[in-house]
Amino acid sequence: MGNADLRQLAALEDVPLSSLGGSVVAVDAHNWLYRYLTTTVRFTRSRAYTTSDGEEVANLVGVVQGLPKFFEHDLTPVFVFDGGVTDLKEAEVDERREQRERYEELLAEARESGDAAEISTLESRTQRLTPLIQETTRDLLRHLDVPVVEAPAEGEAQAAYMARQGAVDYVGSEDYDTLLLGAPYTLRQLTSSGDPELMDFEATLAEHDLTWEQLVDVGILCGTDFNEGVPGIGPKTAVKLVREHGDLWGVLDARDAYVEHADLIRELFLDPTVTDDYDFETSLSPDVEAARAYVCEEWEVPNEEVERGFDRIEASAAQTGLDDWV
DNA sequence: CACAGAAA
DNA sequence: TTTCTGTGG
Repeated sequence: MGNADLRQLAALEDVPLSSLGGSVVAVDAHNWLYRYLTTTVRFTRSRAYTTSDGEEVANLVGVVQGLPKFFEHDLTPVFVFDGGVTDLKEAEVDERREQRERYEELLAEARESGDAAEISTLESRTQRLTPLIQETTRDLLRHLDVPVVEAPAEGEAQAAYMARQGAVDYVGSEDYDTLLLGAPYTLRQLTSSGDPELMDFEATLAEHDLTWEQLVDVGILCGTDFNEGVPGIGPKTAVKLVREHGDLWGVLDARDAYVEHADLIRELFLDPTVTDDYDFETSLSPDVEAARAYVCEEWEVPNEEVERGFDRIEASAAQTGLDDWV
């Protein structure tokens, strides 16, 4: 069960970064940061990202390493941060917090017994976006003049909404949920090297002859962040069944199955809490010196960790100059 | 989440 | 051929 089941249904295509020049990408900040926090930190010494006060600010390194990719290809990122959580999500957050506490207990035990493998697995699972991480990320983005949007609820939903409104050209996220949220075009693998993968919403619907609602129903049958899938139903049979019975209810009746909160989950994807209260400029004037000072002096990150990234940002900023005709 | 191998 | 389960990143 899982969202990755949607991969089998999604209309995907590799696109060269060079073809994306001039476009605007709404990046799901949580998703993007999480990726850096679980890779950047793990393969290096976390000491390098810890201040003398013991605060972990690996996110700053992640931001500095991740942004050049956008700037060098004339892509404008808009970072969308999560707001409050939905009731349904809240239950999940609680569960995750409890689970995290269990992991942290295990982690403490592993450290005592010196089990290195166990320690690293558990560390990856206890990564989380602390308030400090969110705040310092916002501060750094402000120095670099990167637009930030505050979502009322889920950042992904807000990003997808802005894409549907035409305020941005793409949503940037690794998750397949954006498909269920109706994001017209999602760019995946913006964090890794190499060309991104483009996920096309309309093409996906057309390929399987489904409506948006039906695609959401397929997702629910396979399982989403909010529900376990129905046993025995994967992406293939879900599509077949939804087409056969029309919608989720038809399928559930026919299989005598039940999904908790199915109607609410549907709404979360089809009509999520979003806002029109966003506003951003797409021509950026980063203050790289201020950003360097913020990261290296204020947060004591060793210069060599971010020097290369800042140099790249500076170089691409100088090249593009100020596109004040936009 | 991706990928691989087992199970159905 | 599709779904499930485990593992590693």
